Amino acid sequence: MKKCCDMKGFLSFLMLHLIGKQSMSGDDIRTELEKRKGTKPSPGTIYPVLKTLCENGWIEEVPSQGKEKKYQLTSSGKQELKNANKKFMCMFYDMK
Amino acid sequence: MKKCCDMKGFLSFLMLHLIGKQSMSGDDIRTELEKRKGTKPSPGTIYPVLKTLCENGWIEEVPSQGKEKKYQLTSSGKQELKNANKKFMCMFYDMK
DNA sequence: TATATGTTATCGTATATCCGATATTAGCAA
DNA sequence: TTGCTAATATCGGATATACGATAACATATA
Repeated sequence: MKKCCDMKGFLSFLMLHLIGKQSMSGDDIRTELEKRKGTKPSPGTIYPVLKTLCENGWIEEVPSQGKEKKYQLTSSGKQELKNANKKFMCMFYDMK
Repeated sequence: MKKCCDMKGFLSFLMLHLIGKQSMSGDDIRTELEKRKGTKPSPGTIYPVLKTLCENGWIEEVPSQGKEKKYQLTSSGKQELKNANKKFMCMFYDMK
């Protein structure tokens, strides 16, 4: 049976939100999402989204060493997240 | 540019939520969603979802007169909404 | 240097969402 | 009954999501 509220469509929003709280790598994000969703998203899910967020200019690499690439929000990304939060709230303000 | 947080994927969840608050017709739902999203979903968006929710046994027609069909949650639908709310909260608890 | 390990990246595909356009139906009025 | 209106229903198609599988890459260790 088709599921209800299966979180489809909010991945980029969530990822923007997570990166906004703290700079994160793709793997950090997978781990954090596992905590929230119960299932760990596959690499093929996360990395293309990271790429898109970069291309949109919403996140950028944190200059660093190590094999992990950490990302942080750009100022444009902060603005986008702000807008997205607003839309989210309008939509779901009475959810409990 | 691809949008972030465009509400895709949460339509059935939202519709279940709205019908849970008050019995509603397809058109009522379109009007309410317009308030929340800013844009009014097309009939081709709403009615197939209503049909699916019926087929899942989550909503049922309210016996009534008039050309509008009002729907209400079934007990199974109430349970499903409860589960969905729980998942929603796990996912978005720290959203602001 | 060579190997192992873990992170990142890409590709093709299946699925679901949602829309616009169009048809159908039900009730109302003349 | 006939026409009008509004709600409902259906269809095809465009788009996006997310996955599994696989490859590439960088770092650390032997």
